[in-house]
Amino acid sequence: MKSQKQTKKNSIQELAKALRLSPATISRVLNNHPHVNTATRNRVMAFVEKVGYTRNIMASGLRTNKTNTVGLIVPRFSMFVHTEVITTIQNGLHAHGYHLIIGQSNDSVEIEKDLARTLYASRVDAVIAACTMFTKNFSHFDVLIENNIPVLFYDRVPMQPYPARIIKGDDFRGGYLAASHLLQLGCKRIAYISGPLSCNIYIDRHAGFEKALTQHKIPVRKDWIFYHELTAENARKAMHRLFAKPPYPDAIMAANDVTAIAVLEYAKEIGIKVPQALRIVGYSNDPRSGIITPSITTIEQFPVNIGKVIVAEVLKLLKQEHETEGTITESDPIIIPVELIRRMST
Amino acid sequence: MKSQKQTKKNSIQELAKALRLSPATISRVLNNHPHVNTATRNRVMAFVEKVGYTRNIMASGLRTNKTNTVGLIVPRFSMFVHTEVITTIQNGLHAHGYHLIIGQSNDSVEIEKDLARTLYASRVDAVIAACTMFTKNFSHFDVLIENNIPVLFYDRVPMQPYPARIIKGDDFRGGYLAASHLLQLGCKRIAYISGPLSCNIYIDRHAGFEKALTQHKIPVRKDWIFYHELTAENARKAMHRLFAKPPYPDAIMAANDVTAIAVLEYAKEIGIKVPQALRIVGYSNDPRSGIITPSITTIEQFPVNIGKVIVAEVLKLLKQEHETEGTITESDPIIIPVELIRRMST
DNA sequence: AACTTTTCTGTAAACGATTGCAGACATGAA
DNA sequence: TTCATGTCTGCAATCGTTTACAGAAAAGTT
Repeated sequence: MKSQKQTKKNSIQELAKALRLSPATISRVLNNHPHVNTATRNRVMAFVEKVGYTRNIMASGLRTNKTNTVGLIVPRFSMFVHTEVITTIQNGLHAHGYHLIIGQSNDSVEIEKDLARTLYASRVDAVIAACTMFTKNFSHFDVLIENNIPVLFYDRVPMQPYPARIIKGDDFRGGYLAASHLLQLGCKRIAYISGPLSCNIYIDRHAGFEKALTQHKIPVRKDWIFYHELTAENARKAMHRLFAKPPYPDAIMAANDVTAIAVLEYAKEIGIKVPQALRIVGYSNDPRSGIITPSITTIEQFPVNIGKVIVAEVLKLLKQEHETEGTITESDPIIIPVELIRRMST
Repeated sequence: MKSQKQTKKNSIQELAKALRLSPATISRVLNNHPHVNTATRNRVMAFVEKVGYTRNIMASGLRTNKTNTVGLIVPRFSMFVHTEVITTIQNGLHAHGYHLIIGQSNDSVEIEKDLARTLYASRVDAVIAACTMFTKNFSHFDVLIENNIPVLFYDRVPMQPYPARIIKGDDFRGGYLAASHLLQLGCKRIAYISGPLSCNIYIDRHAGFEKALTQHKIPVRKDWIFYHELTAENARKAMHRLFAKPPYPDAIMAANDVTAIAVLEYAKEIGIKVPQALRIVGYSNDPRSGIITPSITTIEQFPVNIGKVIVAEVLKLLKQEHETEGTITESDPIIIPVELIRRMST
C-alpha cells in the first residue's frame, strides 16, 4: 500500500488543483468530450492513471440521472435456472460497463415490493425481475415505469398486459412435450404435480399437460393433479396419497426437478421400479436430475439463452431510453423454445 | 397506475413546497431527527406515504458518504457453497436495511480488479470478497482500505497479513478428516486431486491430507497428487493417468465434489466397483454428491454458518466505522468448523 | 415585565460531477 | 491592422439531500 497523502486524489477538483486546470476540463477528458487539447488530455489521463482516481458514481449519477446499474430481482439464487440466468446476465452486462444489484425475494411478495422500492431509490437504469410465484398484482413496479425506468420480466411474468418487456420459456410447450412423451410411451394413468396456479409458468405447463391428454383422448383426473409449492416434502405427501390405494398411476409428471427427484426417491423406497412400473418426467434440467440413478427425463429451458436474450433486450431498452424519452412499448412477449431431454426414467 | 401528475413527487423540495415547509424539515422527519413537532411529523409522514416518495440514494449518499450498500465479489454464483453463502448474506443484510451489489469474477483476476474498482466507484459501505483461485496479490483492494471502506474476505483469502477481516472454513482440518477417514478404512494407496496451490484453501486441504498420511506412516507419492482447476474434464484426465497401469490407487480424495462426481462416473465407466475397489471422498457437500449412486462421502462446510458469521462481522464493522474513523484492525481469522459426512462411496 | 430556556423551523452551504454559456487565445483572411 | 473563425478552457449553476447555525416562537422563571 502506498502512502495515503500521495494517492488520496479522489475528487475532480483535487485533480484540477494539482494540474492547474478547472474541474470542467478534467470532466471533459474523463467523458471523452471532443473539444479538449490533445496535450491536455494526455496530461490529465496520465495523472488520473497515476493517482488511481475513480469517478464517484453517486455524484455523476445525481447530475446525469444515469447510474450504469441494473437491478435484478429473483425468487431464489439457489434455483438452478436462476443461477444460470444471473450468471449470464452478470457477464453480459459487465462486458458493456453496467453493473448489477441483485435482490432475492425468497418467494415473498412483501420482500419483492421492498426490493422494487429500493431499486427505485438507487435510481437504477433498468430492472429485470423474475417474480414470486404468488405475485398477482404487479403495481409495486409502477413507480419504476412512471419514472421511465424500463422493466423487464422473465420466467414468472405478469399475465395481464403490463408496460414492460416480457421474456419467458415456452412453458405451454414444455408441459405438452412432457405429457405427450409419456402418452406416446403408452402411459394411461398420468398424475401431475403442479405449482400453484397463481403463477403463469404453472398455468401454462398445466395447460400443455391437459392439451396433450385430451389430444390422446385420456380423461383428466382432478384427484391426480396436485397444486402446491414444489418442495420435496410436498412431493412426498402427494406420493403418499397416490400410492395409498389402487389404481396406481403409471407415470408422474412434475413441474420441477426437485419434485421429480423426491418422487423418484419415494418410489425407490416403497419398491416401485422406475421406469418399468412408473415413469417420471421433471422440468428444468437441474444438474441433479441427470446424475441420479435412474436419470430423470426432463425439460431443458436453456437458461443461458434466456440470459442472453435478456441482456440483448435490456441493452436495447437502455439505449432507446437514452435516445428518446418515450415510454416502453408494450410489445409481444419473447418466448424461448424448450426441449425434452429423454433419460432413463422413461 | 395512477395519473403521473398526482404521484410525481420525487424530491424533498417538491414535498416541501406542497406542504409549505422547508426541505430541511422534511429531511429531519425522514431521518427521525428528534426536534420535530409531532403534528408536523405526522403531516409529513402521511403525505410521504400518500405520494409514495422514495429518498434518492445518490443524493443522500453523496452528502453523507453512506450508501447503505455492501458489495460482494464471488468467483462463481453457480458454486454451491457460494450460492448458499450469498443467500444468507443477502437475507441477513436486507433485514438490516442494507442492500447488496453482487459481482462475479469468473475466476479471472482481471475481472476481480475491475469489480473492486467499480465497488469503490459506487462508494459501497463495505466489501465482502471470495477471491479468484489465482489471486496472489490483493493490492486491488487497497483503494477500499485507504478510503476506510472495510473489507472482509471469506473462503479464498489472502495468506499474507492484510488489514481486513478474514473468515474461512477449516480447510486444514477438512483435508485431514477426509484423508484420516480413508486411512482408518485401511486404504494405503490414496491419490489426491487438488486445486492449484496459488489458493489458500487448496494449500490447507493439501497440508491436512499430508499430515494424515505422515501420521499413519504412509509415504506421500508425488505422482498421485494432481494440481489443476477442479473441472470434470481435468478429473477424467487424472483418472486416465492413474488407471493407465498398476498399481492402482485404492482411494481417491478430491478437493471438491464436482471432481469427486467425475471420478465416480469414470470409475463406473471402466468397471471399477465403488466402494469395494475404490473409495472416494469429495469436498463441500454439493447436493449432487448426496444424490448420486453410490452417494459420496464429503466434507460439509456449513455455508449457512459462514454466511451468518459474515453478516455479523460486516454489521460490526459498519457500526464501528460509523462510530470511530479508525482503520480496520488486523485481527485473527475466524475459522468455521467442518465435518465429515460419511456416505456410500466409502 | 424581563429574562432565560426549550422547542421547533428555516437558511444556506456543502457533497462531486456535468454542461450551457461565454471568454481567451490563436490562426487565417482581407 | 482589423475582423472573423475556430479551438480550447473556465465560470457557475445544477442534481437532491443533509446539517451546522441562527432565528423565531413558545414556555418557564424570577
